[in-house]
Amino acid sequence: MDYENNCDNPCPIARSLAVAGDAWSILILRDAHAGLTRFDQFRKSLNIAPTMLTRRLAALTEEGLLEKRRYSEHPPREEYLLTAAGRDFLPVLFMIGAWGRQYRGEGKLVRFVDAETGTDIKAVAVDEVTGAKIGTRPMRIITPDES
Amino acid sequence: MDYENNCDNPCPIARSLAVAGDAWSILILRDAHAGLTRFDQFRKSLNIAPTMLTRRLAALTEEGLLEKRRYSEHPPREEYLLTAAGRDFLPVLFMIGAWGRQYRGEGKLVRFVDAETGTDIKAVAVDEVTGAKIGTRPMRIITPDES
DNA sequence: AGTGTTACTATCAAACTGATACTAACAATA
DNA sequence: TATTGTTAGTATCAGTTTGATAGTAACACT
Repeated sequence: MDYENNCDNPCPIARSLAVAGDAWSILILRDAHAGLTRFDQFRKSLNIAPTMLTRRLAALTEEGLLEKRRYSEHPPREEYLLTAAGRDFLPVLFMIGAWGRQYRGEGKLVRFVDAETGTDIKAVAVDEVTGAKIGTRPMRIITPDES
Repeated sequence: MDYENNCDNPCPIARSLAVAGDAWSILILRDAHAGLTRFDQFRKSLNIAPTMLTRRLAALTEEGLLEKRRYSEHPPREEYLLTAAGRDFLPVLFMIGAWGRQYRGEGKLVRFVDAETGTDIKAVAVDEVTGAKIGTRPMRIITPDES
């Protein structure tokens, strides 16, 4: 898709997609949030070819969403941990999941519950300023001027 | 990626990705939310090859996020409009954008402002039940049992 | 008749994906 | 000591997808 030029694309959505705009990357981040850290855990969970997994983990590491940490010297072994940027991807995952639950929710689904209250987490996006749900108020897009 | 089997994947995130898990689809939805409806508008905005655009628009239409409407009989011409499912994808777009603004926000960026208050929209994901921001409280993942 | 517009389709090389087999560096067991 | 197992990959390569370019269909306009 030619992601190189997206680093100076003025759209923040396009910039994010340049970093994690493919399904495997998003599923890896999902699994990382679920607690997986190791190559083989991801491979088995995702049923992904090892070549693909290597490439995606390397890309996410390079982009700063994961970091590689050696957890054993003998034999040398690495694991992948979420960075702050990776952890802050969680709201994206939740909104993607909320859409899927609403529009592709037939049959059995994984649920996410609040550990304390035990209630299902119902993720909604709101504007922190007005408090209104995203999409319920008219908005305007402001494009930065050239140069 | 073998999306066929994702329709019965119990993870709502995986199900969404089966529908719109690639960068082009997400950018098309972004542009549709910005008001674009026609083939050539998308093509010019995205700088996408017409073959790709045809395929993506057909897929999004088939999945029910866009609908094709004839806007001229002579000559026969179609446009693509967001459905309710497509409109409800907006929170996903905003959270993706919020991440990009936070972690890839150098230089000039497009801004989204509330049309009435004129303030920048700052999208955050919260749990509608507890009101807490997603990621600030411990959660538990509940996998449905087999069979 | 010639030019322009819109929404595509046809073709095909290049890039990417993914299945499979294999390797490195050990630990554990027989 | 030899064999088997574990973890984290790499090597290879066929098959699929992508994307650049050119062309088409159905008109309107001049």
